[in-house]
Amino acid sequence: MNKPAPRRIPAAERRELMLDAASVVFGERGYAGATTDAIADAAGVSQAYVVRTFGSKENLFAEAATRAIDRIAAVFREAGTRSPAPGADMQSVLGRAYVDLVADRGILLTTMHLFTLGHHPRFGPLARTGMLDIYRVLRDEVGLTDTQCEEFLAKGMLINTVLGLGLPGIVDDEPEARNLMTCIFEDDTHEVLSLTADQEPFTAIRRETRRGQP
Amino acid sequence: MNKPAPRRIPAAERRELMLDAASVVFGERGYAGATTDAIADAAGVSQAYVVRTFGSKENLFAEAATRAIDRIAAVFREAGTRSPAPGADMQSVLGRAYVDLVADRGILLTTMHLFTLGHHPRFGPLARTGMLDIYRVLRDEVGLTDTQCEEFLAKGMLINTVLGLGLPGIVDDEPEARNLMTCIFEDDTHEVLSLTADQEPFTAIRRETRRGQP
DNA sequence: GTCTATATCTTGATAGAC
DNA sequence: GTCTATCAAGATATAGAC
Repeated sequence: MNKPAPRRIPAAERRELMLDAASVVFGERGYAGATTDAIADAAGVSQAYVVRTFGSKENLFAEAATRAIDRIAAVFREAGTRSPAPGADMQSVLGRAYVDLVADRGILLTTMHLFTLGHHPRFGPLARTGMLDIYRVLRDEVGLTDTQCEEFLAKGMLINTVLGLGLPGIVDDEPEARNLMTCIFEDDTHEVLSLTADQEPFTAIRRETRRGQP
Repeated sequence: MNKPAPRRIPAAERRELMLDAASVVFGERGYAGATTDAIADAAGVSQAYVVRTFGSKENLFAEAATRAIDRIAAVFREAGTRSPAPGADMQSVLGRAYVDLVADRGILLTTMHLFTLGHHPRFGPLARTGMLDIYRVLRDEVGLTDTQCEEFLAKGMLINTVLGLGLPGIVDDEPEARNLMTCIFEDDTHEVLSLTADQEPFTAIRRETRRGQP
């Protein structure tokens, strides 16, 4: 009935927990919309401890966003080396990789939010180099042509967008939504829908005075 | 040195001015990141008057976002009817239309921010129906195939993203950025770059006590 | 290491003057 | 119609106990 099992967790691991929570919450609400309180809640620690650990909300977002970009770049890089045949059906190999990324929605959505922050003095540069990093991985390491890069990036942005929209959540009510999803994901539609099945229509906005049950 | 010319403007027109300002500011900072104060500043009115006019920041965003979606749908619809030959090069006709939309960046960026609000109780539904509306216009009124819709929407999301990133602002410093821009906009690159030339690296975050010069 | 206060600042919204 | 002044709530960050 009290603290839900205060088991001893090494600080490093708890730090990771907080980063994971940050990824989810920032992915849902964006940088400005997210609160350190909601992140703390999701990580099961106090709000003060989140801030204390990362120094500031700004630092926390920078770290979460950097991690997200790095993760995406790594997944593409690895997918690129996995298939021996360069060119040919490389697009679909990368497509698979992208679908896998959907499993951790936070990564994709945090990145998309980062990409909307071009105006920000600190995150703007981070966002631009992040996009260019991914572009370079696709072109120089995976070996896509410029046109292929553009098409792949475009599709990626559309996927991020429909995830942010929560389109998977309404396929049962809106036939058009299912239609569009199918058109985007084709054979992977079913898998993507099950990967995002946990997505509630929207996470209820918390309104407790602060911390825990009222 | 005082009020910068308090010329008499009809309230209806001033309301439009506020909506335009809202489009720009929401486009730059998103719903949560924008303040009614910044919008008021951009419109040249008092913060209280903005809230008074629209009832709440939430209402203001709903109206600005709805306007943006309607505008985009209208532009596509009109572009679709302009060219007599259906199919064929319809894609490039729409491409032109999209480039024209870039001229009013606020429309595109506010829409993109709307699309990140899937979790929001009020804006989530608005965002989803907005996307589906545009999809239906492309498919049912313009006559694109499902595949063409998907490609066009994807490219649109990529364009929105690079605009939000502020990629046009760094083409002179980062060759890769110019490369990517060229790859996306091809023949229209030059035009797009001049349309976005006014885009400062980022709008300085205002830090006055409140209102006007300190 | 991690939590419980709490100081401080930002910001949306309201009241009331002009 | 539009502004000035102000309130109340929310949120980040800090201090200090345990």
